Amino acid sequence: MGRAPCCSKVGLHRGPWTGKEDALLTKYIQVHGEGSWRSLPKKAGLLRCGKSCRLRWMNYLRPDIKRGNITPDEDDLIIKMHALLGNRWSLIAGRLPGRTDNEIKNYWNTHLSKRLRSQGTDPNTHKKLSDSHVQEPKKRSSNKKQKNKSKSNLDHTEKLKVHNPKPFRIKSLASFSFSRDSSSFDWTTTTTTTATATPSGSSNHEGERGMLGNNGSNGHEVGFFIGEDGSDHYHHDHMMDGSDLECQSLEKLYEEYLQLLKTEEDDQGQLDSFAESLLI
DNA sequence: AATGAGTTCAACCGCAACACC
DNA sequence: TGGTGTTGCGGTTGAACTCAT
Repeated sequence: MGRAPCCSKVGLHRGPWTGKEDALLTKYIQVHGEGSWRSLPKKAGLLRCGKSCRLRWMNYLRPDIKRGNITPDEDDLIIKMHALLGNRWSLIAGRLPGRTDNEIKNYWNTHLSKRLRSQGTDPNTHKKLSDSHVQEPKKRSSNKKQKNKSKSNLDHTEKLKVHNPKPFRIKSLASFSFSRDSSSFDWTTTTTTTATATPSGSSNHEGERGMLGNNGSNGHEVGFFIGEDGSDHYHHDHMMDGSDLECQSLEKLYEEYLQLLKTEEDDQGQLDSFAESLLI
């Protein structure tokens, strides 16, 4: 006998989510907050299992999800983090504000592992492959122009790493504050077509406060703090320029990483402890 | 224009860890 | 301490899309 399914699948919808389902889920979470995924679908009037709702929210509907191409800085960081942590996508995603584990996993499997292989590096071990194992990346076209409109403005050098997730469907966001344990979800809406990234109080991002604290240098108020009750709160007042925040946090982590690399040969232990610190 | 191979990524599945009783 | 329920993670799948022929 097989394992019982996580929930009764009788009569449940599967496959791609409709706009109506997205709206129902979003609206419910705006009012009641995240969590209680098992009972959520019923309460929200969705014919989906809780797991599916959680996944949809975490990977697509969450307001702090960043859409758009992975930047060179980000993919460099992903490679380095992968070398340290392996396929621990949620940990890696936790260090890339606005990126989801699923997105990074997909990006790794479709782009980065191929690229590393083509460069003669084993994507699993990050060690040099013998020449016989080096694979030329398969290519459909070497000289034809890109037909895809959404990719047409990409630099040609970026051709190998085309990554253009669908636009964020939620159009209403700009300012929200979220208290994880109080289930309050204060969401001020304005219309925008992009979603920039900051970590919410979701569990994936716990332990990042040091790195992603304030970004006061450019006039954007961004920050999050621990309330007296110990809960995480996150708040930003403006639709920030995501690239600024992203660059700053990436730079910081990058510097931290580079410093460790410098001492790597002398003290492997420090690198290990850096990796361990990411696990906290 | 048609077709088929290759690519992408949202969604699913099973399992492990965690929380609670 | 063991049982049960819930959540989170990583691997995999397959529909939709892109592009060469």
